[in-house]
Amino acid sequence: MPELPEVETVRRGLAPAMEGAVIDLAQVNRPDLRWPFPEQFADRLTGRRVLRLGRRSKYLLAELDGDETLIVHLGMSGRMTVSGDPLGQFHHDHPMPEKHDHVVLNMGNGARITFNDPRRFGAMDLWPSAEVERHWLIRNLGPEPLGNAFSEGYFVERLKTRNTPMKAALLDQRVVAGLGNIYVCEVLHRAGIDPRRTARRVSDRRLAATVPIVRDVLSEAIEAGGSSLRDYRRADGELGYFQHVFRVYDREGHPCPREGCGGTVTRIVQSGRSTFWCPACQR
DNA sequence: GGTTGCTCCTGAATGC
DNA sequence: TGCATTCAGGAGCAAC
Repeated sequence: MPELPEVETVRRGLAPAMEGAVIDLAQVNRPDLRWPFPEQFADRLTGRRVLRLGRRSKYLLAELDGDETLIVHLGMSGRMTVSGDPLGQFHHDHPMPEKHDHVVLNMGNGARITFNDPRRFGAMDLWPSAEVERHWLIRNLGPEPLGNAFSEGYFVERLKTRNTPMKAALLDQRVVAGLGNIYVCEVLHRAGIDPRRTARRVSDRRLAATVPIVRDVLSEAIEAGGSSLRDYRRADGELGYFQHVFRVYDREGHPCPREGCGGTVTRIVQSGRSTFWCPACQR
């Protein structure tokens, strides 16, 4: 699942092929993803130059000339890959559209950017660049977890009265923007917090201690993505998700990785989603 | 207003 | 073997 580290990894992979390049031809192969594409979508993309490829939470933001920004969300199964030969580093070309290739951007530098999303939970929109922070998908997002606004003081104040399980609180994009199911499980394990515990029943001290853990988990995952990106040239043109080694996620029945714990990773379901955690060391 | 559950979708995994 | 059912999950939204 693309969470913040995966989106950042994709951004770093796409940036060299997109920034400064012109979209010679945009191919839009269906009317919608999760929501309809904007009016005249292909026409409004074609001919635009990508000034900068940024990111807000799990959203990619391709700032175009003409004062519009392409907003992209990968949803659950969305991928954005580079093919073609923009910088002389890719060995294979993939000229034929494959199943679920919904949007293809043919760049003037020879790169082809393909958005493929089997489940179509992804989204794209075009929005005035100066107004992106007010876009309906962006405006309610909480602070960036790797930014200064996500402070210990902010987090404690935000959660100390909330009567919701810690799992749900960390998944709430209004609290902190970018965590998904996988990294919430990893954060709570590292923090030693029972995912079922109500936020307001977690001490201020433990809430505060969670903030640097969020930063660490995400930073390490981005770092791991970067290392897998370096292998990309040998990896047959696939620019997608790195394989991160998770300590608890999807490891039901394995021994708890915490040194000396001796517990067993357990799966429960919270608000319809799997939570992996260790009942022995998460309290 | 806070919280919970429903919903979109397809492919992989499971069940009979 | 093959068909039908279940499940996974991001996040907006309706319904308590």
